[in-house]
Amino acid sequence: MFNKLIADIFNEIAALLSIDENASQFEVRAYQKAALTIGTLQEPIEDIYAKGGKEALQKLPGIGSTLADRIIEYIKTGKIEKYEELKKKYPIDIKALTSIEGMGAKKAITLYKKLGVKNIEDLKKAISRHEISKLPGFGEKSESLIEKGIELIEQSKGRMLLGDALPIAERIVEELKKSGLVTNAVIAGSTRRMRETVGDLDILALSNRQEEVMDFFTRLSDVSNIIAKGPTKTTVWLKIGMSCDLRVIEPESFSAALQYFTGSKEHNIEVRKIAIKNGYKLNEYGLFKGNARVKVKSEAEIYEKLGMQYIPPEMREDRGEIKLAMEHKIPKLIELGDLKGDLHTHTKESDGANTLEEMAEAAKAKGLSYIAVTNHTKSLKVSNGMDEKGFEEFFKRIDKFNEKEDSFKVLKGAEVDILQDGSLDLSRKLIEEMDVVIAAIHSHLSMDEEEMTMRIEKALDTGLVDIFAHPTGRLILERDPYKVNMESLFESAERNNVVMEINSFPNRLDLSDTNILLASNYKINFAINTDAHRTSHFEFLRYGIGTARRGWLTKDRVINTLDLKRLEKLLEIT
DNA sequence: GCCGTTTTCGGCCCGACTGTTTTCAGTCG
Repeated sequence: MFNKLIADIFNEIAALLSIDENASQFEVRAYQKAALTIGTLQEPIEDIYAKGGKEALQKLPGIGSTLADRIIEYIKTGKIEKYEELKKKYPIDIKALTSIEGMGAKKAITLYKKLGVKNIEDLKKAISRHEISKLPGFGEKSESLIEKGIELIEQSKGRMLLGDALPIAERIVEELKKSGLVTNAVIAGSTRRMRETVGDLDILALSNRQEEVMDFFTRLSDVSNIIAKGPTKTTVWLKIGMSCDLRVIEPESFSAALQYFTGSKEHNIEVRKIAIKNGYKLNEYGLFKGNARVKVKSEAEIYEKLGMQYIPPEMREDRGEIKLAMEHKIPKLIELGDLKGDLHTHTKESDGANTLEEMAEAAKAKGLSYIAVTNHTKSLKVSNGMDEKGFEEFFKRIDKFNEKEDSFKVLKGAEVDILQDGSLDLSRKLIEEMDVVIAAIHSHLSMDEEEMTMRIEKALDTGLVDIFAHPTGRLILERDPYKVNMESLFESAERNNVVMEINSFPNRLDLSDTNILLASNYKINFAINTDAHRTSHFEFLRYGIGTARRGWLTKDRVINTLDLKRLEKLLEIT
């Protein structure tokens, strides 16, 4: 898969071109836009080329004849001549240097020309000799800022899980509201769009006491230091290792600001182009016709004035949602309240932390009317997997539990391990007795694609599987997906009527948003499950819902939006 | 270097903050 490699090279070319006198800023932007396209592609770019040639590449947004040639050059030779030439001209580690907060390509090249700084190590040496502060255009403050920037990079891990970031953003918003200094505070940015990882937090506040709000904000206990502080925008570094922006907004600008700061950047660029086409100007302060502000009470009204339907934040990624909005075909996305049950949970009997009764209580408190308890099977020793006898005894306890319940039911199930050879880790007889059979891969993850695809398909072809859990096995920021041909997987699921799981665990979110979009083209249904191992994990459902919405999913494609009766009919539970 | 319900040429999103400057370039989102 060359996508990330090529995207990185294009970004580096853009950075190097931005300091090159022969290049225009628009050429720079062209490389950046192409890098973004390639970096967020769902399919390996070499496959796109193999299937459709240069023409297929040129169909990608921001990629024309020249850039298509450069991509082909990389696929064929592993090199891009233009990049090699630029590197010769400017032999510096531009990627590392510009990753320092406050350091762009121009500063990096000045440091190279004046001090011979090629990488972060050189930069550290220059700082220790206090050479930077003596350069024209730089000063004492620049030097210490760069030093701080290097420190921040070395201690930060880059992006962070939505499941870690969202609660902190919510806490900051709550504290701002409690301060009495703001009339409203909301989360914007990628956190509002429910992206699976978040690079920084964006918060908007409504207030006419700007200075006081900023003072309050910079003194919050989550804050470690201040990066920039102004009356309308302040940036701080949080103790958890990410930055957080606070913008204080005037009431008449609030809707426009929320739209603007929610992003994505790519979505906004397209929306602003449409505004211009319609004789408007859209920025963070409002929608303008000439110099006159057009009164809008909500984000929805902004989209409406531009001839579009309201676009939910989770869809704002410039993946075709703007066209849909123009045609008024935005689907009614699934919501948290649509879920009636959870079909993937664990108890103490395998590797969960709580009892059957405790899990049921917690699910009820979340407004659910059924759960399936799906403990691990015997081969998964590390998770205390259960054997046939263990399940039989446990199922008797579930029967007893259900006798006492009238408006809630626990379904009998298992998360059956798919063994290395594709066979299932429990007897056929027991599996057939179960209400909900989840199959999953937990071991031998490094098979090649063909082998892994066959292994999974063999399991699905038994006809015994209801749901395929966390279908790619990835752990976000930790482990890549195992290699599997997604198209054949979805075809096999369609053939065998197997439901694809959207696992809501914050470090799984598997299927991902892009895989959901891909899977939606097949006649398959989905289940949004928590994989809860303790009562507090039911909280994770909102991340699964967020991911499903990012995959444009509607309620009718998700089986655990069905009430118990309909679900039992669908899964043929007697 | 890309792109077209104004265009195959001439546009390309736009404003805040900072540091080092005396009016602005660089960086960021």
